[in-house]
Amino acid sequence: MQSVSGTPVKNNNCNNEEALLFDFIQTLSPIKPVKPICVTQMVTSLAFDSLPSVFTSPQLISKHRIPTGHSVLDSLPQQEITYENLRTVVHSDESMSCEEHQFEAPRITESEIDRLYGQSSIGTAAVSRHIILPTVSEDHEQFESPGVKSGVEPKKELFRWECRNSLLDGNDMFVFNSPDGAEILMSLASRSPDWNQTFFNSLTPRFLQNEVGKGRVVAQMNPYQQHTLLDSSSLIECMDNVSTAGDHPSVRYPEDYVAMSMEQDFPNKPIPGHHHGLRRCLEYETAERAASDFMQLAAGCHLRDDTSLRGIAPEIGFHLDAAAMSPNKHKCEHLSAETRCSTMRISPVSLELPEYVHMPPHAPFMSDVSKEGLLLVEDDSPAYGNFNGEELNESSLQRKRHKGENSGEKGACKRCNCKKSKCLKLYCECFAAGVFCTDPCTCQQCLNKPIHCNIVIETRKQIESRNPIAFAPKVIRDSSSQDDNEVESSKTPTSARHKKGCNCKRSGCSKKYCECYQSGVGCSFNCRCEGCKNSFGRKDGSFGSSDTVTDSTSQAAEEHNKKHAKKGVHPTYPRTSSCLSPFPQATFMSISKRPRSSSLVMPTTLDQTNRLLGKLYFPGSWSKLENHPFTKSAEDEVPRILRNCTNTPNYGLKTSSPNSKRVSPPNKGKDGCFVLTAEARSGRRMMLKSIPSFPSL
DNA sequence: GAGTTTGAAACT
DNA sequence: CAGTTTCAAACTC
Repeated sequence: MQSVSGTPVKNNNCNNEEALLFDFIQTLSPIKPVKPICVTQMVTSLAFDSLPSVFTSPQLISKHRIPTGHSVLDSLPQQEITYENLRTVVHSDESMSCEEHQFEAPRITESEIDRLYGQSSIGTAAVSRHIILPTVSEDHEQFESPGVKSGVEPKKELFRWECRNSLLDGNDMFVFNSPDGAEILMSLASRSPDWNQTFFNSLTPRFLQNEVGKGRVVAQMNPYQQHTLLDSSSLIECMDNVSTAGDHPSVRYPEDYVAMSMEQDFPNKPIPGHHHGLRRCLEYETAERAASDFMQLAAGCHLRDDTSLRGIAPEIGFHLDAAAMSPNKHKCEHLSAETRCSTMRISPVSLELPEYVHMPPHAPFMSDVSKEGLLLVEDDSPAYGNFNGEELNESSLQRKRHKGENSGEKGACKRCNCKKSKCLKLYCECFAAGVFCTDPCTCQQCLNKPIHCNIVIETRKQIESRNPIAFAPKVIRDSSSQDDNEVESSKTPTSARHKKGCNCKRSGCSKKYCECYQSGVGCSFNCRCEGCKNSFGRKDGSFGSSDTVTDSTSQAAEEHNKKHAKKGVHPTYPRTSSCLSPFPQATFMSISKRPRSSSLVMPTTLDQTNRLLGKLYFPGSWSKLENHPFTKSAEDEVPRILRNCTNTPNYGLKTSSPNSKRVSPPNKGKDGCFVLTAEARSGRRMMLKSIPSFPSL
């Protein structure tokens, strides 16, 4: 086995490592172990990637380069962590022995940690890092690290190693394999007041109060997916639901780490429909979608020091590579065999990005990316004139012409065209939908990008302070119109209506000026429209409510689809006449101060959501919608961030009301209402209101 | 593609 | 909370 530099790596310092690691733990954790604890790859698991390269990837430090006892800070800056280095290691034989992954576990002193924090740039914007902390086991006397006789399969260890080296995925995620990991991080946090307050203000209380001791903590945060904490049982359950939901290709990157975590912690727990360790994030519906994610991830990378890029770039590259190479973009299972060993592999040649995907040549991180052969950079690319504020050009205009082709896709960029709002107002469709603007957008002076995520966060907070439901789905389903039996029989379509109602004066609610019509729902008593002629249902009930079947609405839907078909827009409304209501809208809506939660276990279709919710939160009701002919459309109407919100099983769903008064426990009430909750960053409960029957908003 | 219309969002 | 302004999408030509 060769080390990164080709020098043989030996494993002969386990005891020393153990002592060092234990010392390290003692310096960090305020909780002293009752008995000496064994730490699984303690130091090597600390992947504080955004910190100076000291923490970037200690695994890459081979012993011959870092003499025992040598300062990490002194050594790592000279240790260039490049893609090639990573690949050298990762592309070793999959069946390599544990010893082959034995690396130096340099001692990290407390002063060095403090120094690191002092140097850290994470005080700006949102925290963006991915840390996997190790298991701290009191049950074993030996490390479970590679090279130690622990009975752990090499493959598993390799996977662990890979996980730790997948430093960033652009979602700010912390994965702790044990409560001790959370404790460690908390200890670190307590020692570093400079640590990003945005992050710890939200996570710290949860770590301390709710999650530590449960066994597993997963946290994630970014402007739109702020954080999620799940315990292991929830992870398993969610994964089961998601994985068995059928052929849903667009499992996105956040789930990747769920899958990895599953692999790590529950090696005997099969993930239905997937190979062990399959990185489900590799599955994208389209290259465009993957590219969109890539853009966001890459932009997020800009927040970090360029050290982190070395971790993220290969990861992203692999994602895109996978998407591009897959003969069947809906199924990338053929990748699974390689995945465990090839996380870092990229293939620039096969990288097939949509034409509009060009990285901004001025982006600081691009130089690194290009050095790694990851991305295709065109310095004079006219297609990226919009990245930094920027002017419309022919390319953007071309994109504008294609606006709508995928804008209706769930979670997809809406391809806005904002000129003055900086995409930080609800005028902006992207912002309102809870997605970052990406290259297809033709907006100007856009700030709705990951690189401005701190601004995005603050703006969203401001808007939500004015209107707690500002980012809630515009269309809500009338859950009161059905009970479990009705849903079960699927004979009664779900009714839906606009949450606020329209205020149309001239359009007669028959054009897309009308939000009700645009959403494919009839006007309701909430509407203040004049001369309503909404073909999906008039305010006066001419067509009845949208929970009755009429030919008129079906016809309207057909007409609507025809219109959009001409524009290359995916049909939004149902073609079937079996149901009048186009959208079985989400039964839930967010009124939380912080409604965004993670998509760690993100069902990307309503089908998945239904299964998940039906099982976890809405027993007997939601899941029965999964076969609804309009579920896909409905799903599209649910903002991504709110769909994500449905993925926070253990804590994310609580009873709330718009006026922030707790109204009921997190379950289904007698009136059939479901209530969701979110928790404020400050820890106080924020209210989410169930939707009993078109509540007055 | 430019200009107009429209109504939501934002502002006062 | 009502009136006004701003804004961007939808629409028309």
